[in-house]
Amino acid sequence: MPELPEVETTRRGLAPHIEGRRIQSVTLRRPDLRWPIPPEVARDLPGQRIEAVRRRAKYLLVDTAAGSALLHLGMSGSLRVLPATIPVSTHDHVDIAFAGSAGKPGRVLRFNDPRRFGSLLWQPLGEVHPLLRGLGPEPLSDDFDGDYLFDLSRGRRAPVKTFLMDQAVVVGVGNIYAAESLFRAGISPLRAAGKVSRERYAALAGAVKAILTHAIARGGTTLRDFLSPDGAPGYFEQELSAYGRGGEPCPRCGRPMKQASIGQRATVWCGHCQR
DNA sequence: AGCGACTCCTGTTTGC
DNA sequence: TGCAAACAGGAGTCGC
Repeated sequence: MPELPEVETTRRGLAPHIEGRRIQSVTLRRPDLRWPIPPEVARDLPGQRIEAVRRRAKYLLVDTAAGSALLHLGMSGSLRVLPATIPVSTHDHVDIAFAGSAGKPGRVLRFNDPRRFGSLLWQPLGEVHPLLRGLGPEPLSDDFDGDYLFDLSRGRRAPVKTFLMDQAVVVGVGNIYAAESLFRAGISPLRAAGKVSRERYAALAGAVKAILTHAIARGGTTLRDFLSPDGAPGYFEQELSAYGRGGEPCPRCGRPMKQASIGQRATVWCGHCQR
């Protein structure tokens, strides 16, 4: 499931292939994903040159002079750059096609999303899409640190894991990285956010940064394959300490990892190492 | 304002 | 073995 590192990996893989290219056509095989696809996407994108591919939270922004296409991968979405001759397969919902050069076939940016939790939206030039308003800081920015978390969390009674996954608090930390960060910082996911000390929030912010940075670096190894039709990488899965390891021995102390649902999310932690 | 519950969807896993 | 029910998951939205 794409979290921030996978979205950033996608952005880095995508950018060199589509930045500077002119869009020839847009094919929508569905009128909607999570939400209806706004008419500007098919109407205004063709003919535009892609100026940049940016990321904010888990959203990708494809910038043109007419406006920006806003892409979210949901939990099962993926983007690939392929030769336009590759046949579409199940759940290939959107193609953004580029003209080929002399003798070379054109390519398409193809959006596949089986569960359709993803979205394709439109941000007019000079505006900020409503979904991007009110988002918290980027976790890898200097705006995000222990003091920030400590100050914001005072009085909050929700579990610290729920707090950390709130996109208004900090963006890009989903279920996997919340579990991993809390394990690394030695904080119980059940603890009320407002009851975590400043020192422990410093450790937590550091853990978030370290884990995300590492995961992005690991994803980077797959960038060269971005043009191939192979499936998405599972680059980080074998390195997970907590996520998906309920009942297994704690990597630190060997006691069985606990599992429960916190805030409607499967959560794994060590009752001994995380307090 | 904060927070829990609900919702979307479909591939995979679990349970009978 | 086969089928159906349960589950997973990002994050917006609703209601208390």
